[in-house]
Amino acid sequence: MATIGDVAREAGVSRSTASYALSGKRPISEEVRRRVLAAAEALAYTPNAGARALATARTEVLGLLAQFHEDEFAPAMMQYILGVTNTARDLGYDTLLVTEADGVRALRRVTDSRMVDGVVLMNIAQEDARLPVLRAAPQPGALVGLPGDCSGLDVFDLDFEEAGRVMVDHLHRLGHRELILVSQPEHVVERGGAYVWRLRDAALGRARSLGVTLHAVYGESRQPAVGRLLHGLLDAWPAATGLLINNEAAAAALPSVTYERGWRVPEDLSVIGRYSAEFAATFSLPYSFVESAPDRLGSMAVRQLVRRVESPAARREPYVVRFISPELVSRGSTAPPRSR
Amino acid sequence: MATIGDVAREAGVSRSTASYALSGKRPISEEVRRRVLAAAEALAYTPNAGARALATARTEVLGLLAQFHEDEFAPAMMQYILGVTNTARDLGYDTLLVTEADGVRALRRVTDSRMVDGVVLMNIAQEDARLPVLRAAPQPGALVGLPGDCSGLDVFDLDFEEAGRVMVDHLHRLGHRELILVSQPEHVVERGGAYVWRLRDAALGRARSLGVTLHAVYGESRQPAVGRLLHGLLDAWPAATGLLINNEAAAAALPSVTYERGWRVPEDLSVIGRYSAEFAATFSLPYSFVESAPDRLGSMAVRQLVRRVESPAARREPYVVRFISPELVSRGSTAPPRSR
DNA sequence: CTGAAAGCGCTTACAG
DNA sequence: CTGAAAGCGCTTACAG
Repeated sequence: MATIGDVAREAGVSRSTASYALSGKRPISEEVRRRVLAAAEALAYTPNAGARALATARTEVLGLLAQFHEDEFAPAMMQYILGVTNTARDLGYDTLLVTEADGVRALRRVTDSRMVDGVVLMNIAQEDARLPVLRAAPQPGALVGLPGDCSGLDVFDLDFEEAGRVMVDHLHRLGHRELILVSQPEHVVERGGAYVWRLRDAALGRARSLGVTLHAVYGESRQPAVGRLLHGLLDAWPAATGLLINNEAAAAALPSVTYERGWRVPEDLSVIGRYSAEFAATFSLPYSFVESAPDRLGSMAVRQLVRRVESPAARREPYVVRFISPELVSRGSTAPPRSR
Repeated sequence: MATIGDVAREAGVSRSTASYALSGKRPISEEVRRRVLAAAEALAYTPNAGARALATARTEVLGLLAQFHEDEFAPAMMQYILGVTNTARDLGYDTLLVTEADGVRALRRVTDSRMVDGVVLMNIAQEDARLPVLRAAPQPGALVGLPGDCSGLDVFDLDFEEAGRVMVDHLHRLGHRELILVSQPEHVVERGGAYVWRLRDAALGRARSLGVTLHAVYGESRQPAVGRLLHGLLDAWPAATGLLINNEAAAAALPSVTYERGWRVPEDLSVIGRYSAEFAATFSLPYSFVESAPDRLGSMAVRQLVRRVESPAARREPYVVRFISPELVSRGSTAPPRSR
């Protein structure tokens, strides 16, 4: 491959002039610039990324650390990843996708070796062992998901607490007085997925203050267990008229369940989910839902990260914790309750 | 961060000795090696990836080019990606995930700049504009998916033709004489997804030679269109007793459809799908299926790629086109036909 | 067994 | 406006 030296020779200038002509970082005579560009074009010159990284201390690569747990519902993940990779590319960055089980080791590796200019962490746990490593790293970091301690990092997440309240409020306003909330499986909470209880506790609190009975249970992440669970819940609380679902697998399973029971939505049961529009479309979920906006969250995290990477001033700004407000997208799956 | 110079000074040796002690590429006295390792440990030394890449012409990063088309069923994609990233890591490589819409540009960028030591291409089209670029690149490449022209590249794919025959054979043996095959949407074929007609044509050929009537149709990739389509097909050919599905979205939609019709599988309809076990588990699909083994394909592609990257001898070996034999995983969704 | 030096391919102060 | 030179942090022949 051609080097900057080849381009310089071809254009009859020095390597520094060739470099400046290409970068535009200092004034170059029109004639010389033309010759350099022509030479670069002719030789199909592309700078060597390693050499440039060494000289500039910038790789133009962002790290994306995602964990895939055996027992998790994977389809929802892809949207977050695409939000990150696409936005990164728009801003001129490539993305190193790291799916290693040992997140601490992985993070140390990519930051210590200076492979990346910044890091986005996904699947944030309440006590996330990667966070101290990220805080100590020379590169800035952004989180998609809310940990217990946000200090020293930019954090982006859906406002799950508000989401819980919005769901309860909406059904309360329609006249419902007994609801069921199906959350993610308990092991997600044990692993530190705080968003589960953030929504749950907020929903419970709001229900209590409104005088609504809310049965909050943990779900399953896989079929057919989650289908059986839903049947069991609807059997157990026959007076419940509304179902809130903070669990993708449960949402995907619900259509069969209501069908099997011969129930119609919303006539026999009002339903509100929490997932992305993309997910809803893929599975054709006919429920009103709180948009979880995975692509937007990934995109926001990258934008802030790149700001800090590129501007020393931005680097020194206070860290932010930004919540996306839950948007309730109506699909007509809620109505006033009917006594059964 | 500490450099090799810091380590050398701390250990009281030259930089070259420090480097050799760390790499083990030449004999080092026990005493010196100990001092160097201790110094590296004390300073938390990690080599700078850019500097190493510049010196060795190796980045220890693989490129993974994947395309996400608006109208595609995304959930199946994640498994291929994980097959690649996990195997790459096992072999000591990180993965640059490139999802850019302009695959040609993206490929040129990562290869010309020497960001990667090799490239895995996914979503291969019959006439794939990226292939000439990849063949001309200095790095080796591997494909997951079969293009029209395999020259100069290692290719890995499911044997879709054999899959088509296996499906037809199986139901023929059980006594079925009229079948429906639902493929991916037509636009997937138009975009160059040869696997669609590879399975289809092979199934049609086998059916013809067995005297089986096979209605082969293109499907939809989204709900609810795909559900409506399935109903339409079952209405149109009431004498068909078996359904073959080469379309993830259709497979995911089928349970509701049979339920809505009050049909039982396999009593009223025999079904065979083509997807991954992971996909089957996520959606709890109760059908026998031909395993598409995305993680295995991704893994095979990476292994071959890394062989070529690491060994000049392997680099010169003839290129391979490797097909995974379709494995029919029984889930009890087929039985002799019953006249309806 | 160890060290001094060259070189990988860039960028960017320093001079003019 | 342009060039010669230093330097980024490694690895690896070349000498001894």
